[in-house]
Amino acid sequence: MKQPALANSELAVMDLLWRNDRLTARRIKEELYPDADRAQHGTVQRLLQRLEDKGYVERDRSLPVHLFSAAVSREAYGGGQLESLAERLTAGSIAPLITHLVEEKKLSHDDIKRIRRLLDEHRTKGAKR
Amino acid sequence: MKQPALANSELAVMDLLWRNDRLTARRIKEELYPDADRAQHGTVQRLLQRLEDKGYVERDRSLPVHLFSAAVSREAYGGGQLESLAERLTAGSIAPLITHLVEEKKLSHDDIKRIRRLLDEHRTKGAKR
DNA sequence: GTATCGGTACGACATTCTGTCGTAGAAGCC
DNA sequence: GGCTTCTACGACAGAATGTCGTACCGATAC
Repeated sequence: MKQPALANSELAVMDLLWRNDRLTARRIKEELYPDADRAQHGTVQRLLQRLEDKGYVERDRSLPVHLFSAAVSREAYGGGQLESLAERLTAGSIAPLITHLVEEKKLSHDDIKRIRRLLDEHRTKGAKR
Repeated sequence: MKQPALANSELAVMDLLWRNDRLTARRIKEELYPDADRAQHGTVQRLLQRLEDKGYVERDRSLPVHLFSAAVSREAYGGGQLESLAERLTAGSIAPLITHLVEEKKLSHDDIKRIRRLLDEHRTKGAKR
């Protein structure tokens, strides 16, 4: 089950849905196109529909004005994309990708600390082989 | 300086160049389209040219038959993509992406070990804050 | 020198993906 | 009923991808 990558405006919509639990299409339009002298409502509607088709968005149809929410969390999407990147590039292992970032000092000290703590927690909880 | 993402066939070409130091277009064609009853040479030529335009491939023109090599390493490309993913998704930090993979047990034990060792080396070498 | 062969350069095109509207139709409110 | 606000969706332009075909170029063979 492949999760297709999100295009720019799709990502903008998802970002809104990740930061707000549930939104109407109108609210999304207002956030995305604050200076909307023209329609643009159809655009948002279209984006939402396509995101729903791809399984990224859920739609509550119980009211005439639908409520939209993210069906995939930001972390799940990001993790999936990272996984897919590693799969296509480094036989599924992400260590080589991180290696480069560490060597190039592209990782913040804070980020490194977080990852280390993460792995430590993982160890104490007893990972399976 | 943004590195655009590579499309499928572009990635296939790059993969060859990453695994072999320098190749002629012909060799690439043979690897990529072993059952080439038709032309396809133009296709490969086109791909190489576009990759060169994007800065991913270098071309040695000193001989009439050009030699192609990767201008960006697999790790650099992957790291850049990972960076760009984190930038668009999690304010530039990659810890949240990895978190999810760890929790979902999507990371192999081996991969985790490699990352841990990587971070340890980094620490002993004295990272900058 | 001309024909030929293997190569490069590049215009062209079909396909797909993105972002955008426009419009038709349903549902509610006055 | 008439207005307003939605949803549903066909359509379309622009860009990116993958693919050819053809023009041209340098070397080699005769």
